[in-house]
Amino acid sequence: MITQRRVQFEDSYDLKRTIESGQAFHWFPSGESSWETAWRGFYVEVKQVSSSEIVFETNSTETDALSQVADYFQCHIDVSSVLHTFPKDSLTEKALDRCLGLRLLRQDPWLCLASFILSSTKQITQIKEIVRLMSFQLGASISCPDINRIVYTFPEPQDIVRAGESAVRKCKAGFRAKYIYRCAQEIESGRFDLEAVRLLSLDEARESLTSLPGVGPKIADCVLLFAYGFSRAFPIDVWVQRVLQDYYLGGKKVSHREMRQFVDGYFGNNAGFAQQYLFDYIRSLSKTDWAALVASSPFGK
DNA sequence: GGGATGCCTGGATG
DNA sequence: ACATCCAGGCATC
Repeated sequence: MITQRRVQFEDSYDLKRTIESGQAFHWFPSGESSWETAWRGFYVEVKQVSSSEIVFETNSTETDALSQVADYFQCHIDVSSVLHTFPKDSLTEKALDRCLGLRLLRQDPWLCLASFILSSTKQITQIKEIVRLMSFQLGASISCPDINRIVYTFPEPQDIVRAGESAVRKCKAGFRAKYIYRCAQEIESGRFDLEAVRLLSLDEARESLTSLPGVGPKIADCVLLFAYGFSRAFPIDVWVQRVLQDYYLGGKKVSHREMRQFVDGYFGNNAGFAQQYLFDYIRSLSKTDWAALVASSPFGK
């Protein structure tokens, strides 16, 4: 049996931008503007109905399944009140304008952690491919005969421990396989508790996550932001680093520490949300537009 | 403690 | 065709 829920928003909700722009890698196109996945052991499909309306459906018989999905999509968030806290520089404002409807998801820690370990020096399409292969080969199948669909859950830590590092490597994970496998061991054995991270402060949580093999500051902040909901977490990848250095900090080479300091002082309580807009926007720019943007920076040297 | 280098691999660039 | 570079990092020295 399939149940569904339709949600309408005050502001726009751009599913494509939200699902496909690099925060989640386990959604698969199932139609013109719809995606499907296996999530928490059940089938979920989500569709864009209008710019401010989405519908999701599931085969789960749990009474709160749809509420869980709504939480995953962070349907309760009042975006305009978040945007209000952003700094008012012209770059941030342009990013907001161009990436209208982009939202943050609230993902499950393990899949999020594994995805970002896999993301290391990989492009989004490649990350998705590894996640797809791992799900197909090492995960469980969820069939949904009512609508003739089948999807695969991302393997749990115990599945990966059982399958071994080489099985992960066969999914094109490369050197990341070792990290995935070791993290799976830590979690499966109980030596590392992903749920306990929820109780920590941002700094404690960051320190805790970076103790895992293959997890440095960038990956930790992705997980802190996209899974645990630390709104001040601010992943600094090569793109965001370019923005900080070339646009906000006068074009000179700056240390990671200096960038952190600037971010903490400048972007405020929803820094992570702002980061997502900046990331999405600058990634879409051509070299020419990027150069023009940097040249137009009002920030001094 | 900042700065290079290797790590897997596929796709882009020359 | 073929070499080389680079991609949404981390660990190591």
